[in-house]
Amino acid sequence: MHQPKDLQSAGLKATLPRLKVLSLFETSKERHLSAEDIYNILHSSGEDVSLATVYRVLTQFEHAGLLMRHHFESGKSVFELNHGEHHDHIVCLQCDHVEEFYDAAIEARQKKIAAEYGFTIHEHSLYIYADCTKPNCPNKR
Amino acid sequence: MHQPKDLQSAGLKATLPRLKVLSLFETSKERHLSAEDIYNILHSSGEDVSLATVYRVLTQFEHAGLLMRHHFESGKSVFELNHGEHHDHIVCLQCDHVEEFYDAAIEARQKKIAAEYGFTIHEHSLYIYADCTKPNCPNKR
DNA sequence: TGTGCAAATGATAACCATTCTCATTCTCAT
DNA sequence: ATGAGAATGAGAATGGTTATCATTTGCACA
Ligand SMILES: [Mn+2]
Ligand SMILES: [Mn+2]
Ligand SMILES: [Zn+2]
Ligand SMILES: [Zn+2]
Repeated sequence: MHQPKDLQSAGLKATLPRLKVLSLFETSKERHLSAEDIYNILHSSGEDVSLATVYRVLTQFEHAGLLMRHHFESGKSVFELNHGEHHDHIVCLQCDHVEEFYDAAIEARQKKIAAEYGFTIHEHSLYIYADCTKPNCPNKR
Repeated sequence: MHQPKDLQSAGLKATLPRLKVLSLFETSKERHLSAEDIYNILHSSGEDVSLATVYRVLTQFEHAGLLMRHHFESGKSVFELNHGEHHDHIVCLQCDHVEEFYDAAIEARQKKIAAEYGFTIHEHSLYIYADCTKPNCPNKR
């Protein structure tokens, strides 16, 4: 699964909880996970990690650049592996299905707008909230 | 200041707390206010409204279409008068200064992207987090 | 390969924004 | 003016997250 190297090169000791959380992100079919998601998934497979540690590890991984944090409207932070390429999200309001996209035109316009207003961009968040068309989505129609 | 008509046409009784909150939005120089902001401003001018009522009224105004709610990274909801025209925001990470913008190209791209992925857009949120160049901003340079 | 100590963890209390509860007060149609 | 129902205030409760601190663990070094 993991090389302790992954963590040590990030300046983090290779502890069991950290290995488990990182492994979960690498094997889960859902890219975007909340602290509670992770806590529940680990516990349901007998891998007990305290909720406090899950929160701590997520924040550490975020600072180390291993994970990215997102603030969807759900109110809870959602994390995903940082693969180094920025992207934005379309979130289904009915089933929480998330699609990722990158649009060079939107990125360029943002840079231009910030410059016009005299701002230096740190980051941005663009979330499109919508209804998806997945067959199993509760958008009953 | 206000006509009770404003509220009644929105299906809301013209109560004192509601009149005060609406008046505050119309007279404040800062368009974007949190529940705590409103609570503090009202109290510092001797207009006591309970915090629970501030929260209730803000949510009612949002549902009535009088206010719009935003989720900045601060973690707390921020509200502004709904003037009917959608816009997005640039938020200074140092001084919380907010600029509003509307970009037709960005809006058009979002519609197109959502359609490509088979989503029907409900709404979207675009926040650019940046450093501003206000003279009083703690961007010491 | 064992030891020591700093760092990490677990359990739980605390925190903060927000919502709920319910007894009291207010609004407004009559 | 009155009364029924809606709104308010005070504070308890909630949900997500962080802080505290005693105990356990990783790992550099002997
Ligand atoms: Mn993503
Ligand atoms: Mn605005
Ligand atoms: Zn869906
Ligand atoms: Zn600033």
